Amino acid sequence: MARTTIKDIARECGVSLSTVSLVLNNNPRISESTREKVLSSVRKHEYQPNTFARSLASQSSRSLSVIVPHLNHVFADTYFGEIVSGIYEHATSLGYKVMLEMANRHFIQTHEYLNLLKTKRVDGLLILGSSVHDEYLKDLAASNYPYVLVNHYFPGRSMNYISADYITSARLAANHLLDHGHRHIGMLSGTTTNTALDFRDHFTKACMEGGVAKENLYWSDGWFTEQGGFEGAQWLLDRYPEMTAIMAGNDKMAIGAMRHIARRGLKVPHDISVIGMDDVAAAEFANPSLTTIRHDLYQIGAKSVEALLVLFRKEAELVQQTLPVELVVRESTGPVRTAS
Amino acid sequence: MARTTIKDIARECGVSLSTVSLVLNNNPRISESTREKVLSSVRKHEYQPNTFARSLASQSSRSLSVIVPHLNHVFADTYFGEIVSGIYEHATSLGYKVMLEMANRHFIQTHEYLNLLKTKRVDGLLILGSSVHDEYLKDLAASNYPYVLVNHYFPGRSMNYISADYITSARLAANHLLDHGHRHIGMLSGTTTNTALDFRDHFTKACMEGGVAKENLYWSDGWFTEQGGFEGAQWLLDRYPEMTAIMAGNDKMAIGAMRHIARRGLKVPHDISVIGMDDVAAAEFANPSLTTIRHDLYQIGAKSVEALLVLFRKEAELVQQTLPVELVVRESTGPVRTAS
DNA sequence: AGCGCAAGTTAAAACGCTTGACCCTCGGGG
DNA sequence: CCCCGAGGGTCAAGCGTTTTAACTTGCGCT
Repeated sequence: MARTTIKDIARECGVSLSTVSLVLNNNPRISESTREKVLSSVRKHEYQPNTFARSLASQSSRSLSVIVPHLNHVFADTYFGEIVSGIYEHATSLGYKVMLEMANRHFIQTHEYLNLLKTKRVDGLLILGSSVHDEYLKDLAASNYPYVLVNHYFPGRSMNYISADYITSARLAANHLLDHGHRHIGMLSGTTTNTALDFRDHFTKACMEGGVAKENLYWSDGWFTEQGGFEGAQWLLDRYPEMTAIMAGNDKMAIGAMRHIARRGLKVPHDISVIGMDDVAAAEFANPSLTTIRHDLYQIGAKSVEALLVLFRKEAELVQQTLPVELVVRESTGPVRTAS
Repeated sequence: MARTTIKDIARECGVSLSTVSLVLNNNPRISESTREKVLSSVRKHEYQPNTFARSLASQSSRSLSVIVPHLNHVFADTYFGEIVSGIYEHATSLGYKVMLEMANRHFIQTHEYLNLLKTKRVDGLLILGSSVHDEYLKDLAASNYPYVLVNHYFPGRSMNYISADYITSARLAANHLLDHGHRHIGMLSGTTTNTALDFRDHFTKACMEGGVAKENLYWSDGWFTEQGGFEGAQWLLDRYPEMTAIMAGNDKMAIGAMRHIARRGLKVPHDISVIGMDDVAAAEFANPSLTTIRHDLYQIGAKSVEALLVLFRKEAELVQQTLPVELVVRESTGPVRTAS
């Protein structure tokens, strides 16, 4: 039952503890012959160093924390799921462990996010789904510990981030709808993230440049969920029957909106065009399949890990990167309906 | 920069290290006055014990590992996501940390799953998405370490598990379709899990008891994904045009199947009824909304944590539990089409 | 006065590893 | 022939806790 420790290996090989440890850490001071002897004994016993002892002694854990927002069933959200997948797969391939944390009140009030770093329990933080109200992020920015905001940012503050290009997204979406002749457009989104706010501003701007009157742009605030999209679409359609297109802040909202439109007995895209954002797997299999702006969330996750490594290695003080996006045209958008 | 340790607290309070440690672990041997003194100092310094040191010394980590299968983008799968959410939220509310592991080749070949337990890096394992081919599970069953199979089982082997009731699910689904007059039914599922196999057997049995000829039951094997459902539906419809209903092994397959049916120019449920399983959020927002067998995945996750605790406390040798299911009727199923 | 005992506290040995300082041995240069 | 330095190893002091056995008191008995 007693686990084999570094001591057992040392005894078997007739060397000291230190030697074994040095071999395990690829220290070049050990001769090739000793190294081989130790390694073969390690293999023979399937020896695995004790992580706790290692971390305690070395004051570093070779692991990182993913901070997800405090939402119910948050791991069931494909948006976060895609990003976490990208993070997890990339980080583990680089030998980093991934820990999960949820940014609930306790986590924030006890400064757990700083404690994780101070106690060296993790080497860095990857923060998902932060909102404009997350004041605690200021402490992080000031702290000099490695962290990256994932698919979010704060204009004007110098914080590390990796994000999709929401500004180009806005232009692509707007132009696509304009090209189809839409001049009465609803927007369905939240106001809790800077990305959504940036998106709205640039979408509005692009629409107006394309000849849409400001009063023909309709806005509905809501949760980034199917339910939020459903209710938002209802609200907009009740008020603005002249509306011919809906731009949703993400694919889930778009799918919720389409559901409501179907319920109402209207057809997408014949009566109303719908465009989403992200291009999660569900977009392709929606009925009708969803036109959307593709954000490579998996890639965003992977790049965030990369950014963290840059910070670990002190190759940069600040990492800010915007990733390209792409319009994916499917069935849910089409020419504006003939005036009825 | 130097973190405050137990030593600092001890010095400040004029007591020994042991006393502080005992206070922190709620040992009743310490007097109320000393306890208060220590605790107030702890609060003052926002002292947090070092997890590594604690785990190393106590040989227990108050944490558990979730093992997910080695699939691409696995965290973006709402099936796993729901379960992980249930696990995470329940475990953290009980003071347990949750670690993520992926059952890839390295993980299995190096016996990492056993090492995690041997080195006490985690106290128990929660295994998701295991398949009939996962031979390594035998080692676990033999090992006497705490683990629970989540929503899977091996008939005949005495392994711990928590699972939805796939047998009742099968009867509910079959009877629902039979009630609507369906007598030519396709099944879309995988063959890699015992739950799916059990489901198939009992679905078949129920259908035959309901008067469906065996040769009018069609089977298509495939991945548990939208794409798998899409292709499976195509395969079935190409071969069996007389088919009027499709039972899918999960909601994602059902949604993929509906997508294919729409592509083919057919209507759900007018031409083909479709029923899914799980009742993930997407089921309600599909077009048409999906009739399905509800498995409370979140609850399954939470119960699995509960089961692990029972094993920790040695209150039972073996934990096997089957959770109730429910038919949720929505729009995707209806009476059989009139013969054409 | 002496004893036993309970309650409260502490000393010290782990836990398994890392790491900087130190030590030995040899070969070569002065 | 001695000294020096490089290469290869080892020593031992941590890292920050837990935990067991042992040590004080003070008190009530006899």
